[in-house]
Amino acid sequence: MPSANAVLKKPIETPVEPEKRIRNRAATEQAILDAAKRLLAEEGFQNFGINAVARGAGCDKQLIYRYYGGLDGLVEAIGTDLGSWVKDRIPDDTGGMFLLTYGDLMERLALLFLDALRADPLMRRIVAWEVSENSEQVRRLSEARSRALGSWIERMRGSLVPPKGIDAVAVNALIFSAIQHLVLSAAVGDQCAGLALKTAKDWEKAATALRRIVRGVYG
Amino acid sequence: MPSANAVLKKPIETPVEPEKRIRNRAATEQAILDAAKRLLAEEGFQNFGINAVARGAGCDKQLIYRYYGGLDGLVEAIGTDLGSWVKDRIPDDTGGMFLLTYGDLMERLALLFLDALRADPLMRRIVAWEVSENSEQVRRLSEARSRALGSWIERMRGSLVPPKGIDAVAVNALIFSAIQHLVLSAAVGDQCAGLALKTAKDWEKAATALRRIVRGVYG
DNA sequence: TTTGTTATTCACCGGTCGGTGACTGACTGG
DNA sequence: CCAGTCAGTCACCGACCGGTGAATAACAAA
Repeated sequence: MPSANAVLKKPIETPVEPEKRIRNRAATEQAILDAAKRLLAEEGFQNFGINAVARGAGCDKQLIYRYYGGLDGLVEAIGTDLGSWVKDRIPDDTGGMFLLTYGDLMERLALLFLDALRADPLMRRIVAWEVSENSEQVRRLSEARSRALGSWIERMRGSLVPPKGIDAVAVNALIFSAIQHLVLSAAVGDQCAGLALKTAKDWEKAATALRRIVRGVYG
Repeated sequence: MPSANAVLKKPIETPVEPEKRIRNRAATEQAILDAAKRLLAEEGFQNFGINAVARGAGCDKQLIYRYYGGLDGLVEAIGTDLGSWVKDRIPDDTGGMFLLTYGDLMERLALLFLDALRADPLMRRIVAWEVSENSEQVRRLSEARSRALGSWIERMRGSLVPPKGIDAVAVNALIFSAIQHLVLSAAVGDQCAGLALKTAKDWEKAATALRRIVRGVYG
């Protein structure tokens, strides 16, 4: 029976607006962009393609070619949107604290980043995509993300400087790597390297460990 | 022109043995397994499928169904093989050092793991796969990997115990997460969060930062 | 109304996918 | 010599993919 073929990933593919689609280019463009982001966030990049996006947006795929020049252009548009991610999701101020030392700063940045990534499925998918493929598409996205993140850190950093004798770039790369992989791992399987990551209590443990690591390096 | 369709990922798909395939089940099974691992390591899980493996093994896909019960069974076989990964790739002894403290141990483990992962493309792909999908296939693989890794750590640990008051499970999860994401990131784009990871010198920096982090927590 | 513009849809193409059933051809035991 | 077993091949199926060219439907200006 060839029906076994169909694992049939058919959650019925609800279009965003099943009602009448009236002639409105701007709205359609937005619907496409939204559908793309939604699909990417919910399904991941595995089944991300022209057909899927068109289906999700409830319009013909031809419009994606016309309005965005294909999937690449669409991804680029997502990347552009992404520029506003940081300022939407992560607070810009110090939360009323006084960040006196570089260690204070990094602790706060790390915890903010952890929470922000936990709360944003799209961002997680993009991070996962980044370490899984090397296409032009994902490279663009990756760049946009890293730029946004970098500028956020720069803004928060103010005039604080890392302690002498510490390669802050390398250390911070490791710290942010840790956060990203931890969150990705948790999003897929509710655990990471034997550490359960389900309940709020679990996450508190992770946050404590993260603090400890940051403080261990920066004091 | 529909030829634009074909981005034509055609490195000519060299079969392992282009010469005569003589009747030899064991050899064919091995060829399939090897092709699968090779494909996974070199191409990633994106284009990993029955057809690709059969092509790579130079045999008909029907044999994969016959011998392994389909892709799932094949992946499971890879997972079984994986059990021997650790003892093949990572030394079991202390390298002549005396590991006096838990910090000594973790520093050595971290650096060993970093190098091992850097040297093993298949393992990297699997790690990337783990954080990108949640299918049954990858779950099996993930389990096999984590079990192998856990037992290795247990074996190396000996009688050393982490310092009191430190949640070693959480801290170690973060440390290993950091390593994994760093290596994955480097494998894709030769850098991670602004840290270049190309030359041996770059990696030495990363290793130093890693040491610093471990020592910062465990002393 | 007519004419043109623009948004949107439709039909179709070549390919690849996972999967299946029937086939070929070599070796083996009786 | 023949029947059975078993490795391996082949042709085909339906589904979906990315992509394109032409048709259609709604609107605006004349």
